[in-house]
Amino acid sequence: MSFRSIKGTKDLLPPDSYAWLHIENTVRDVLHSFRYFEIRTPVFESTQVFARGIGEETDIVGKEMYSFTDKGGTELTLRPEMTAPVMRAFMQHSMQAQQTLTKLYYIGPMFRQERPQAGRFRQFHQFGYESIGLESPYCDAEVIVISAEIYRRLGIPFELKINSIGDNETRTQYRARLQEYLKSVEDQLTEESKRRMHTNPLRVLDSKAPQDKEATEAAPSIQEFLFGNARIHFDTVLSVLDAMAIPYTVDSRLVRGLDYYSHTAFEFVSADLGAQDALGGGGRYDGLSEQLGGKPIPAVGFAAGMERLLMVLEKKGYAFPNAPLDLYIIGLEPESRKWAFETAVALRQAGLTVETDFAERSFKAQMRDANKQDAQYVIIVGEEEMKKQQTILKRMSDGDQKELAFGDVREKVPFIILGDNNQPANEENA
RNA sequence: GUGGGUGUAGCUCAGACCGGUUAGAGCACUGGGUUGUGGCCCCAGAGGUCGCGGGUUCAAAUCCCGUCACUCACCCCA
Repeated sequence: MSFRSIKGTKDLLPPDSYAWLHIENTVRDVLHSFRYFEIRTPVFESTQVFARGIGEETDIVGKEMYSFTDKGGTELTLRPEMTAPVMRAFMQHSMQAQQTLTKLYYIGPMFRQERPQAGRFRQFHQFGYESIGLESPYCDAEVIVISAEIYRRLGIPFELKINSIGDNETRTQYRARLQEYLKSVEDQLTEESKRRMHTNPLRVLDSKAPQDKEATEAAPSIQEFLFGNARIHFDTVLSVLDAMAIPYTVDSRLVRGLDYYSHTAFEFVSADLGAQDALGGGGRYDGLSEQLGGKPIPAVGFAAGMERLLMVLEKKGYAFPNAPLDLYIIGLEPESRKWAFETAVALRQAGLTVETDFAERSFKAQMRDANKQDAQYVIIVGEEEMKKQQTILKRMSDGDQKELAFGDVREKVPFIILGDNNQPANEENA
């Protein structure tokens, strides 16, 4: 085998894809119930959408983007995240003119050129959603409530960390004080943090280097700089979470990596993951539209990693069975196999899930296959049956079988099987 | 970019420290266990360039060097 999938990319194969489908369906169900609608944007954008939207100083833009120049000389980038593209599309299509609040969700692949490790890939998949158009703290709260609901339905335990980085005024004041503090401990900081101290001081707090953690232990908390609207906004969000009985911890060091955040920032983490323990995260990003060259548009959103959810589910040992197999039709010789093929197609049109054998396997092998695939019923057709123009219909759960005329199969079999499915477990009376 | 771990059958792994006749097991796969009835069990079969290249040796899956791949961790994030 000389070709392999590219480093950091992964093939999703059938047993895993059931779980994937389950997650997607759950995500869509919950979001539809909150009246969020799907948006699909191209997987690549002009590099500037990300460079300006996310911020030149971030790791994503600084060193993780899959960028290339196309044959026309245009600088393009495979999307590393979806918030900037969604905002770009929102602005491009003047969606604010159509309604006061626009609620969008997405599911799809993202790309970041990092060294892969557990829970981190170069092509990974996120679902996320954006609530665009209002400053209301209820939007922030709703965004958090939705993720909690999705995790709840999936059976994924989580911890919620939340913080507010306030409005522009908050950050201007806090930034100054923080820089002052950082200067006093500058010689204890890592090189990276010394540099960030000037470009993006808030992110020094986010550093996981023990050196930095120690040095910033006594740093002033942004929570003390939340006044007026910033304070009210955050308190309202928290009060909704309290009312919904969603547990959280306020973490004043949580600032999140991207430049566009303001006010609420939050992160869901899981104890069942490795070093990359973030299930998802989000926040308010009122400033993004302006960074993209438009008018101010308030917005708040969230994104979660599909692979990480899958990892947790795997670790929890949750199995997601394939769609059950209603019927397996066994054909024993050429004429019967042809009948089996045709009948299978007809019964599928009638709503059944049907399997037949193409390998011309022995009767026993086909029975074993039917059993292995967990078929509810088996139809057997051989020379004898062709002669008599009737089949044997066998129920696998108890071995009960009856004969059925060819002419009755298409009408009666769906009725028998689907009737059985609707009242499972307790037979006896049949 | 930096550091650690691992590469033997489709999958999970023994065998390696102490080189030695046809490289093993379980699962999965195929056939069969008296004519056409599944699960459990039993029998048989198929399936391997021991990651790749070089070296040492009478002899290398095993020792040495190189290389590639995968993987985990750091930075950071989903």
